[in-house]
Amino acid sequence: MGHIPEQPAHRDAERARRRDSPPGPPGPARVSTPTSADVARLAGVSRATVSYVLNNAGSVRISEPTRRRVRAAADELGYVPHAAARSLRAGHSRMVLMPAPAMPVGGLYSHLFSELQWALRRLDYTVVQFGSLGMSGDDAARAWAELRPVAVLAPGDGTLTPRGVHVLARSGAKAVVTLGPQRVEGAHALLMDQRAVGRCAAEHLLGRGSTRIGVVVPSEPGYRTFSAPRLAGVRAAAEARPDARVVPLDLGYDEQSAVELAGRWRELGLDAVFAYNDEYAMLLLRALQDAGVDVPGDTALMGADDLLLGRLLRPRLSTVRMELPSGQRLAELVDRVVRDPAGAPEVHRLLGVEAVRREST
Amino acid sequence: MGHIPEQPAHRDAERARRRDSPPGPPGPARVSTPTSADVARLAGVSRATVSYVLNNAGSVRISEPTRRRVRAAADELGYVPHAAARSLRAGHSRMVLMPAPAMPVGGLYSHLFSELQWALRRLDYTVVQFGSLGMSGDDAARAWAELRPVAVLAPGDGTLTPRGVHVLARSGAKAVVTLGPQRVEGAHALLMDQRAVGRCAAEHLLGRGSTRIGVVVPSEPGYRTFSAPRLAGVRAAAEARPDARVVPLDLGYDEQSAVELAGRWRELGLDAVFAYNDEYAMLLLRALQDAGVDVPGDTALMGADDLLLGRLLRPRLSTVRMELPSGQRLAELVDRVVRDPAGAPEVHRLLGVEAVRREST
DNA sequence: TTGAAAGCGATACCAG
DNA sequence: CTGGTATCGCTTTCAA
Repeated sequence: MGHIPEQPAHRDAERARRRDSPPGPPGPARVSTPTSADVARLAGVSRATVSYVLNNAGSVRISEPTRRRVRAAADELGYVPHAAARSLRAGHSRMVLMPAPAMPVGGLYSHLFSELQWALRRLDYTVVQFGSLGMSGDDAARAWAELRPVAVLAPGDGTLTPRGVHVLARSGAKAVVTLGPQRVEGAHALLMDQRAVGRCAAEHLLGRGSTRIGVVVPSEPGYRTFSAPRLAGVRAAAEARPDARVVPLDLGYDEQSAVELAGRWRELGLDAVFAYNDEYAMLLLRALQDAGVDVPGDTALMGADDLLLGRLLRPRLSTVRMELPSGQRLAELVDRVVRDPAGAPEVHRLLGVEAVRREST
Repeated sequence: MGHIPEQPAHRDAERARRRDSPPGPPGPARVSTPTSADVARLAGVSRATVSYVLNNAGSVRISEPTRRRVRAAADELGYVPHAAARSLRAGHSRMVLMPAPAMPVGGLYSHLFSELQWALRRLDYTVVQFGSLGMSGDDAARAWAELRPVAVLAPGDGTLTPRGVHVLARSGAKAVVTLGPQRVEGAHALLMDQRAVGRCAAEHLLGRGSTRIGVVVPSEPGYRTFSAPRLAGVRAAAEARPDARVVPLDLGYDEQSAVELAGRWRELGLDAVFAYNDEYAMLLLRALQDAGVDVPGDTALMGADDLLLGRLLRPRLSTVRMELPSGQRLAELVDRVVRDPAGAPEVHRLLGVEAVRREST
């Protein structure tokens, strides 16, 4: 009989308090959350047996009648295993943590997001998005680490620091992967190099004879991690051409801001503009037209993202189409790294870009 | 001395296997994840003391030197508490689970989403989004229940069933709340009644003299939970007017589909159309104009969502603007229900609607 | 002020 | 084929 609890009184009190705590919101009064012990009791077997049956343990053979009794009991009680207890005991979980990006990003990215979730689930991971709004870098990493995920797929937007990566690794994360424009020392990276977008746009515009190129930089602070490299990409492409000039243009996502920018268009003397993306392009297009600037006659205009809506404008909007690899592939990469964490950090370039010429350039 | 472990050999082996498992991906070779026991050892105190110090336990007074030693040790080891172990011991967590909606929804909704996250974090909850793509109803609910969240904020799109609610409640969720167009028996509801949107649009159009009203119903299956009630709302408003007629119009989100619809516009004989939302409205507008239909002369056109882009069209798009309450308020509601789970399910109507007339009606 | 120890729920070993 | 039991990491009561 091993040992005897010395003063179990307070224990029991605590448990009792929990077990007949206030009934849940709906349905009949609830007294407690059933555990595997409750199932065992009801089925007249031991907890071990319950565990075997419910997990379809292959190495142990349980008689069919027993299995049925256990299952029936679990069903009757509405038993649901306790994930925390399980992973505590197991020493690891199959949780993939995907901290949500600080800024809501475009449809392409979120499409990849859901594909990825799907694919990871098929590989038997539990995908959990963690809203880390309003935490800064290392705090966020610590918060993620508390959940002991087996893998972390963080936005590559500068939130995660090398120290954060270290904390996560030490907390048992087998794979730390960033997904976005920046990479982080020590972590694997799925790099979506936004400079390529700028470069692609610039090359298209330069190729069509423009030399004074405006580049819209959204005023909204959240877009900095995207807009800065896009601008840099334009600059890089322009450097190859001594006659080219690049002019950054602040633009807020509102009509007023666009009207102001269009108002001083003549003095800017631009013959082309890369508008960050299709939405800003649409905003700017209307303002330019209202100001009497002909597109593409006076100024060529280019967006990015290849939104359906951009295709509907007059003139139809030229754009940079981006292509991301399938979530399937990324999920496989994560899985591979989880299974063999020893490898050196991998860096994959993901973003395919392609200029789509329509009527605005 | 209570009891003596009888055959600890295999135990130790198992632990050892884990503790010097393959080194983590980055940084120096890792041997193990530090636990509070490691911190205690390094600081030369007991685990209890570590816990007291790290949780700033008010009821116990620990000497300042000890506190410092403990903190230093935790820091040096990169100790991060194990959330699962903690909540297992505590018997409850402060996790609010927000299953991500099956379909990516509009900016308004996702804005509310992040506000809500923010507000909940301020109330000291841990917000976790759970991708439940590709699970159906009760499976999803069981998966959520495994995490033992204190509250579940599920999309009110029909995924959650009354049985699901029951499972969650039994698993200890103090608050089960749906957020969306439908409510569920037994759960609290933050109801965004989409019929109001349709009604608002219809009243606006009827008020301006239209009687034959087309209603765009997106072909994309994910929008059904929104489009059906919007259509119903239009019908409800039209019933008050014996001369009014309502015609549902299938429309896929692609140009081809819009061109086809516009092609048979004359024979439809509509003098107004509610286009589901601004995006479908923009799609349809272009096609109508290309087909020689004058908007609003021949047909009035109305969207919903009040997107900036809709304002940029010619004619500027009339729309239904929706207003949602602040995330702050919803978070407080969740918090209130968590603290006092006994109350009957509450149903709150959230959606404020308002017709915004511009140039297309 | 600190330490010893019980126990949250689930699992997997070994013995019976 | 089934049961007893130690263990995961952490918190908290009681005793020293």
